[in-house]
Amino acid sequence: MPRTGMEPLRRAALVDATIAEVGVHGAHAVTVGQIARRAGVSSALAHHYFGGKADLLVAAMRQILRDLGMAVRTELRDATTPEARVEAVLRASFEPANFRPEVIAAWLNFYVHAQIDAQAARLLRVYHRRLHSTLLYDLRACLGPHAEDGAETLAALIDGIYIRAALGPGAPDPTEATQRCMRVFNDMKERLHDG
Amino acid sequence: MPRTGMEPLRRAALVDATIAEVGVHGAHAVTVGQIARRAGVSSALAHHYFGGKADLLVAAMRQILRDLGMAVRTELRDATTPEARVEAVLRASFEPANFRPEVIAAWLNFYVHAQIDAQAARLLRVYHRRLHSTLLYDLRACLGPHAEDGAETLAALIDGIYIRAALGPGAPDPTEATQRCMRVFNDMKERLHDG
Amino acid sequence: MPRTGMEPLRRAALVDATIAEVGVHGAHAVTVGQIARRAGVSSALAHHYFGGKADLLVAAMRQILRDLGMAVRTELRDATTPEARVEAVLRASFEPANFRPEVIAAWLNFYVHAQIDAQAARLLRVYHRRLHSTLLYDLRACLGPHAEDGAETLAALIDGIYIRAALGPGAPDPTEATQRCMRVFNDMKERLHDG
Amino acid sequence: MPRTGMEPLRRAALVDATIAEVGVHGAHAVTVGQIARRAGVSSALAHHYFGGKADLLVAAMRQILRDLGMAVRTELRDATTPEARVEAVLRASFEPANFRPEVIAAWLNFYVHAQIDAQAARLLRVYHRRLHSTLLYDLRACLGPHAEDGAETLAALIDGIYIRAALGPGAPDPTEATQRCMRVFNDMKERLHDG
DNA sequence: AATGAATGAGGATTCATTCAT
DNA sequence: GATGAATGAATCCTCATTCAT
Repeated sequence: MPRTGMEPLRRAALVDATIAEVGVHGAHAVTVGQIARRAGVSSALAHHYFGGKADLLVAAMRQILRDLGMAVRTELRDATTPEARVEAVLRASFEPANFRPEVIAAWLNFYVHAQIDAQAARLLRVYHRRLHSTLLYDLRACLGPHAEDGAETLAALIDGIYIRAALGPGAPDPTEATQRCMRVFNDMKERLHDG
Repeated sequence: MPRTGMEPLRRAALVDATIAEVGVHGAHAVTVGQIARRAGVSSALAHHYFGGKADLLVAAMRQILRDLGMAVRTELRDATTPEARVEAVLRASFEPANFRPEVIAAWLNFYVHAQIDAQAARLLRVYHRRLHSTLLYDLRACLGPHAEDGAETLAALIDGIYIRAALGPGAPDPTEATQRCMRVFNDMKERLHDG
Repeated sequence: MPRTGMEPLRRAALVDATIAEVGVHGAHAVTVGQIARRAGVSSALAHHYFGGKADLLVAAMRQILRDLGMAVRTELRDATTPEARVEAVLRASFEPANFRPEVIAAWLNFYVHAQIDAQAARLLRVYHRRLHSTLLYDLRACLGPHAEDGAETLAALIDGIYIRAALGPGAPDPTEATQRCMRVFNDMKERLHDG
Repeated sequence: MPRTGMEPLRRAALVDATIAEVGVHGAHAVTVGQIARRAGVSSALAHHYFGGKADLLVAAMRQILRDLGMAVRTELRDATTPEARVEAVLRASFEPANFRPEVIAAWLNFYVHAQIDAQAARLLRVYHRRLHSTLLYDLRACLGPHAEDGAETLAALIDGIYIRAALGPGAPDPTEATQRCMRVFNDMKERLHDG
């Protein structure tokens, strides 16, 4: 059965399985055995490829963050105005592919995991910084002096919507989430022009 | 040493210790032994009084939610106008006593724990509903048709600020957190009056 | 609450509770707490009076054996012929007061307990010897050379009926049990006279 | 060291060890660690293969009952007349391989265990029924209307001899046990012919 | 490449027992 | 006389991890 060239497939399967199982059981409660079983391999193989449970978790987290980052880049491709770019970032954040219950649940778990695991914390910080600078760049053009506050507020709002989606029973609505953020964004712009 | 009437004291000490230790290690990673040690008792006593780890966690969560609820009620006491009441809720949410790193960390952990533990989930839902209806009542007077959206947005923003505070290294700033929410709230009011 | 002269009552209540709880849970599975609760006292008192769980078990066993012994003596009082005396012993063994499911269950448990506990083993041996000599005395008159074998056989049969009663769902029938033994006894007598 | 195909060997070793240790310490007092140590494996492996202590006990009990059943079938093979078949069953019951102190002790413990564990109770009931129907079939030919009573009596006598063997210090005598039962059986036949 | 076999370490939980009051 | 308070010790069980094949 062991054929050559299986490694990338196994790795991907294990990372996917990790995200799914972490979403269901939580980062700490999940066992390597559960993950491996879902991936259709032995738990020994998971160790063989990733070194240990912690590394598996980090790999899964990195995957989620990478998917999110790619969604942002993709959405940004066709956006020209600052306003459109901000909306692109928001749409990407709530893109159906990422804004699924299981991914959201995993994401929340990794947030918690980052409190303990240094590598996970680093990963998260990097992502936060990148999101922040992306938002800040465009918000400067729209909000001027309020840009910094606006970026923080929008980022917090995104996370807040995520965390609440993690608890709700059904699948969350990407469009509504985006619009909620856009409303806050538009209000900010108004504030600038009026005040 | 064993004197009568120790039970309430021990229970309180254990709940406090649970919050602190969960904040440090996470709900799942923490051991009853760690909690008991911090409370200055044996792990057997923790089981004796609470029945088990799960019950201990729920008791701690209930404590946090109760503290939060009491802070809200206290702040609301002197607030008369709807605007003041909304601000009171926000101030209460970020009150220094609750908005401490360890409590925030515990709170985030309970959020995750609620994905698995039904009782924890129930507790959280109750709190969400109460916060929602409190906000909604006052927002109706300020935002009219936008009240519902406003309540959801503010609640998500609060949670988002909490979760980000959970990751940040230092202690978060309660005043800044309140003001950030108030700015969003004021923007919403403007939207209503201008549009 | 503590009045003087309670000791004998408490002791009796604890012994009764022990028999009942051992019957339900087994000698090893039962906890001192369960016994004490049923007796309406604290587990600390059980230790105070009996020294420990093992002593409590022995006391309960001794009680059962004493009840059995008393039943034998009572039944023997009115028996004159050897045959009547043998029947008296059998009737006593299956006397409704002792041949109750809970007592039987406790008895079986003590049998097992005697494999480990030396004191319990001694108690049982004493009882066995006494029963044997009682039976033997009367059987000599009926069975002559077969008396020894007859005593062993009847004793084993009694135990066998007990153990099977311990498993059966409902309450066993004392009369039927006695008759079953009597039939074997009568057969033995026939064997002597015919052979 | 880990070679493939060890599972059946380990399982057998663990079951044997369980019988032996239960015989020494009792079903409830024995620890998985003791059993595993005797089997030469870690306690974790015992759990891995059997799931838990209860399952291990049931497996051991099933083994004893299976051995007993096989002995009966083997002895029955060469028996032609009803009398010979009855004696075959008795001989099988006291066959040296099964009528060893440790097995007897384990057997008695399982009897007690069956009072608590439903699965163990079922196992025992099945065995009882099988023994009963086997005996009944042959006794009908010998005892006619007394067959039912005879089967019950012999079964109880067997159990009684077992339980007394469990307490006695030395190894019991299989031949004597069989003959004791046979005498009772012969007496019954006499009763039928004479009465 | 992949796994079955095996275990050490650790955690929740239970319980007999002790002690001060 | 009686108990609430408290714990140490022990047990079951889980799981990440290792290793020979």
